[in-house]
Amino acid sequence: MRIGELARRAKVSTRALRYYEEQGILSSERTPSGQRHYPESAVDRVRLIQQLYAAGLGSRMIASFLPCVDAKHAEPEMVERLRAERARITASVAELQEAGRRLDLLIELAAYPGRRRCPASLDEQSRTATG
Amino acid sequence: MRIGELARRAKVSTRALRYYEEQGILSSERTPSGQRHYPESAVDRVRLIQQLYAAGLGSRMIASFLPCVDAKHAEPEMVERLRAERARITASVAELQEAGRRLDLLIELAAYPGRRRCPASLDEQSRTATG
DNA sequence: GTAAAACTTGACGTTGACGTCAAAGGCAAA
DNA sequence: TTTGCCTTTGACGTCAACGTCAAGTTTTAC
Repeated sequence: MRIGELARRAKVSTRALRYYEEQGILSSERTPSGQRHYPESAVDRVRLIQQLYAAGLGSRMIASFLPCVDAKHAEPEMVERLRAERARITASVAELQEAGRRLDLLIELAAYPGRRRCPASLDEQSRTATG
Repeated sequence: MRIGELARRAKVSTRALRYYEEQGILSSERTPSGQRHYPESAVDRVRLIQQLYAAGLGSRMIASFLPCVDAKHAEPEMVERLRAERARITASVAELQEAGRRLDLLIELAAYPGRRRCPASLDEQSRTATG
């Protein structure tokens, strides 16, 4: 398929697809006239790329990981980097969840100002005593 | 306390603190000579700000939320915005977790190429049948 | 009293993942 | 063949949360 169809199906812009190619994380065949052609698998590949971006990985990191995805193999050093990124994601999930709890608390207080049962302030950490 | 101490205690740069003030999300008293002075509570406030940044909120959004944190009250419209952000965070946690699972799978395959028991490819969504 | 450390404002630089033209060429339908 | 959409490369623009440098002032330490 050509770039426009891939863009629609993967729900990204054509600009993004060209950018991915520029960054070495998405390849394409070229017709004699120079137009890009992609296989069906490119749709899933682009979705994977988007997911990794959403997980906070940069282009370089993704570029270094994708070959392992295809080879289903990696050197120990690479495995370590994978684990490190995995840990980063875990930490970042925890941060997000805590921010979520804080927002929940705020919503509860803000929406139902009369019913406040929880004595904890939003400015204080309810589970740690060390200011 | 002055800006340097707050920066150390909240683990951000002084530049960041001045930036927050510029964005209207952190206030300070000024000594006659113009130096900023912060109360103890500023440490927690900065941590809250950082958490909201980490949760993907921008300065404007944070600026609009903080007054509610202090007032412990918000107009219905604001409560809706809070809920919307909360939903965004929930979605983003789910995304992160899925990326995490994909990385786990990749690590498993890459680190122990002999033991592959799982037939699912990393390019395919194991829980959805619609390619 | 003096030197070092901390502080001030101002302003330009950085980074990443694209957006947005612009000018030109490619391709299927009528 | 013409119409009209699709695609190409190139290059500048954007936005946010700061980093960094400059040049001057204030506070602290000795």
